[in-house]
Amino acid sequence: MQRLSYQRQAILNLINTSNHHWDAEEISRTLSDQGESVGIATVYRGLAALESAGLIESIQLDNKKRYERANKAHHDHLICESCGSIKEFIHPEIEQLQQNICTDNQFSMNGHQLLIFGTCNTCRQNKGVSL
Amino acid sequence: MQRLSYQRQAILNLINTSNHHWDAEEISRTLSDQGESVGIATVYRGLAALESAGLIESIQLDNKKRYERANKAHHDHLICESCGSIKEFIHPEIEQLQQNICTDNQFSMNGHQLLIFGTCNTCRQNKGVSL
DNA sequence: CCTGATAGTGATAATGATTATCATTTGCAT
DNA sequence: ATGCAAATGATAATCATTATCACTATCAGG
Ligand SMILES: [Mn+2]
Ligand SMILES: [Mn+2]
Ligand SMILES: [Zn+2]
Ligand SMILES: [Zn+2]
Repeated sequence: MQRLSYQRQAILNLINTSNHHWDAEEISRTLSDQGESVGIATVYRGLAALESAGLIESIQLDNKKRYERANKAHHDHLICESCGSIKEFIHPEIEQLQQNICTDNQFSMNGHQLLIFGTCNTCRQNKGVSL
Repeated sequence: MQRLSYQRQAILNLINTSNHHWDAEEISRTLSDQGESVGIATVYRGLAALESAGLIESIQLDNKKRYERANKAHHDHLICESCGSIKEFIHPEIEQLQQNICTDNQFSMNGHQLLIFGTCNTCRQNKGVSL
């Protein structure tokens, strides 16, 4: 990425001023609503460029990629299959155990992704189901 | 799934007699090579049916779903980004810590997926790079 | 200030994985 | 044998993403 164009700045601002995990289409639509419409192909290219520059991060969720701010500590995700909400958690012990697994398997880690699927507290209460 | 049709049986046999993580197209092509060709739509439907019956399991890898035998203990995956090989590991302590996270967050887990990306030993040696 | 060179844009076509449609076939139950 | 729902397979459609290509913006020299 040689230039942080107006469009890419808009994408970055949107992501950086939220705690949302955005997909490309959401970003396109939101920018459009804000009157600063950016072509969908430009959104995809911008997201890829911003990610490889380390300015944003992504998770692969189901069959679509979602982007979030990079300026927070590494974390993993709890995903509610009922409402789609995403909650973050940090667990240094698990991170360390993952390193151990890689050592044991002579595997050099580049990254990892831990997704926990289930039902969030709010959704469970709405259905009147106990833990 | 009311009937385990000839086609679904063929898919299930293929998966159950291997340790491979299959995608739909691989299954279609392999069955075709074995002379028991099954339509690609039927492969997709069969995989979904077999999975919801608990006879096979899947992981979402990048943008495609891969299926494997269900008759082995729960495990997670090390994925080599260089050669695409998938190695399995079992780590009860991590499993337990995940449960703890869910309890802490009042989240009821339905499942999880831990993918570790990196470079396997073979690929690293081929490049002459040390750990 | 011009002038290239080139990165970036946006409309749109193309791709790849998956799902939907629909006419036809299969497997049972009456 | 008849009826009927489930399953199949060819194919169209969908959805996310990438490729193409003509055009625009930016910037370094001259
Ligand atoms: Mn996050
Ligand atoms: Mn496996
Ligand atoms: Zn929820
Ligand atoms: Zn490898």
